[in-house]
Amino acid sequence: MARSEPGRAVTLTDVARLAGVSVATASKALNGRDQVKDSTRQRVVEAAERLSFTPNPLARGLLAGRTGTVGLLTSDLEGRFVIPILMGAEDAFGAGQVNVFLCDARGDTIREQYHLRALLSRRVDGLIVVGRQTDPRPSLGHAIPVPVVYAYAPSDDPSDLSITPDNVSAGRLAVEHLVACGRTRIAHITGERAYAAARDRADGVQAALHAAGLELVGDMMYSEWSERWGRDAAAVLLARHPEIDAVLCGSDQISRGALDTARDLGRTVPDDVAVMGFDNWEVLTTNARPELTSIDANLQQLGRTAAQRVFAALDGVDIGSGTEYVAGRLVIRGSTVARR
Amino acid sequence: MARSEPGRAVTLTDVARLAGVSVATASKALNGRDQVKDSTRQRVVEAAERLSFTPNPLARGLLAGRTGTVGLLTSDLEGRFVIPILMGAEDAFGAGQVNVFLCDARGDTIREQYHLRALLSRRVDGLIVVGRQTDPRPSLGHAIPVPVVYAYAPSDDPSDLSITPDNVSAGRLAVEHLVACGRTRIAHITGERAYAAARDRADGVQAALHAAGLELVGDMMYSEWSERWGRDAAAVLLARHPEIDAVLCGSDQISRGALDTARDLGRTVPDDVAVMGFDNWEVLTTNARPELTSIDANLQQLGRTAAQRVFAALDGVDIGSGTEYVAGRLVIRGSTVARR
DNA sequence: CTACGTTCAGAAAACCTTTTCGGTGAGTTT
DNA sequence: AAACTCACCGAAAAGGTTTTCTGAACGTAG
Repeated sequence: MARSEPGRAVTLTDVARLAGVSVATASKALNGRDQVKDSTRQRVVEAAERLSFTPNPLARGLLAGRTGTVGLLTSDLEGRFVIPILMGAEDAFGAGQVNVFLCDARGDTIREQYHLRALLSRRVDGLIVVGRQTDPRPSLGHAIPVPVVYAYAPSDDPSDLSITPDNVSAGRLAVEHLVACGRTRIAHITGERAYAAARDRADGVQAALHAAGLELVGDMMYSEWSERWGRDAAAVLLARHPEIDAVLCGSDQISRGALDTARDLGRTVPDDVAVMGFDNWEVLTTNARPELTSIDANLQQLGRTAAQRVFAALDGVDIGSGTEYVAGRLVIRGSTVARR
Repeated sequence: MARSEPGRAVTLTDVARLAGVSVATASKALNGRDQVKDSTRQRVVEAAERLSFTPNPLARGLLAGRTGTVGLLTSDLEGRFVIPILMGAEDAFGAGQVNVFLCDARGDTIREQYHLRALLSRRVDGLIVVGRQTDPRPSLGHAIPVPVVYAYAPSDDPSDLSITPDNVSAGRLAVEHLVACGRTRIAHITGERAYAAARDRADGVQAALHAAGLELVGDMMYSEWSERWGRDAAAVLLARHPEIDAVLCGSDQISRGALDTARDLGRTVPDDVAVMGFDNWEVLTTNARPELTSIDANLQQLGRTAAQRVFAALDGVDIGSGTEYVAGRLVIRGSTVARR
């Protein structure tokens, strides 16, 4: 780092000259090829270190056809989903052979096409497409010369590979937890019916209730993903069905609203009524009183898996197609289990 | 897009052949160089379009020494700051000549060094370093052969260029708003004293109070950036100083806590007491009851500026050094001004 | 008709690395 | 001593683009 003159980057030629060999030999020595005597290799390695040589990935990529880069194309305005997915991908790509181009399409198809072209012209080796809903999104098609994996939002084309949270099992998981806590009169408040996430979780809830021999208390309440709706719906529910002992909410935001209403009505959480949500959005869950139990979607895991699939496809493995589901994880906090 | 055989990308040679010229002429024609007859240029352009040719940026970069990429090195785990900054940077880099490598160091110096090396070996043209606090962070040093701009968290080396929110003026802005709303008995609850953001905002608050001929009610309350602290501090404050007519909070999280306490104590917001915060984190502000007035840090603007500075440096302009401040923006909602 | 200038096209070098293939020298076998 | 194998190294091509320089064709002026 000390001697980095901005003038010119140090090239393999410099290393070769210092080591007194040809560039061919230097290349082979540094890349662990055989056909190089050990003593020679040593000389080259030392020279490379003394000059702190790093190979130019452009030249390398030009030849190999591989650039060691992956495009992450997101429409997730807030970065709530894409950041954990990016972190998972970074983990999977591991020891830094791969870097990620992040492009934000901001939910705009034109911009998405535009970024797509830019990424392809940069010869990314693969593509991860992140949506902000779990509803299927339009496929980018099959004219793309690199492997594509859809993360969070699956593709509407079953011949693409998609990886998405398993919201049905998440719904089941939530109910099973409530039942395990001894709750039997469970209501469900969730977000927009237009969202697959809301419907899938509700399906899982119904299935688990049925399996436990229980019935949902009140109607399945769809409306919007907001605290306001959580407050209003909880007020209606608790007035109409005072026997309720658990309110399962479709998101942490809704949970926060339900918690507020419970407090306003003088119902204690969790003793009197339990509350839990989905997403495990920490700024909401850990700041609530009491702290909110939630189902974490394991997005980092999802990102890791997506990256692994891209990797596998690059190595020529057939990664198949269809939608792969990532299970959620129960995070228990004080809103369902009283603190000791 | 129709005819993209994965087999081999279309190269300038193909275009030249189709147009019946040499690669040199084709290159000149497509890049708007003179020394090409108009009719020839036309033929080449048509050929390029028919083959949907896109130049290989690796080859181009290999020669030019420019890659058209910028590294965004962040330690912002949640992406709360980096996403708007990324969006601003994308705006500034504009018509897609530039793409962004996003690397998440996760607050780990080792990982940061590691990513830094990777980015440099990829020959990024510039670097934007994003921190998660406004406190000065260690400089990356001057051995870096590309322009570096520090965003959000400034560098501790004044010879670097940093762009950071102007928290002092944000604090002033907040108090001026409260005073304009007729509030005169203002208290301030904020986060950890170790954070420059907390201290700077507090300084601005004091300055504006002084300018308005007012005194802070109660002590300057530093502790932590959480709703819990907001609740507890507000309870203490309102008990000790019931005359308070405005609680200015150091973050939206703290505001949420203060709102809750006000509600618990039966104080109405905003009629009886106004509450406002900083950051304008929408999931917190727009879901509160009433919705929270806040100071937005204009992070997207900050990202745009950072990108423009990198750009300018690339064009050989001296971008100077020191810290540049981006003003915040008042977002008025129902917690300070009663809804009509 | 010669000298010169202008306009445009192409050949070739350059960027940096990897890989193939040919070659050198030493050692081994017959 | 000749033929052969083996280990090792280097020359050169390849990858796609840009730029410089040379050169050809043509027109114009003397």
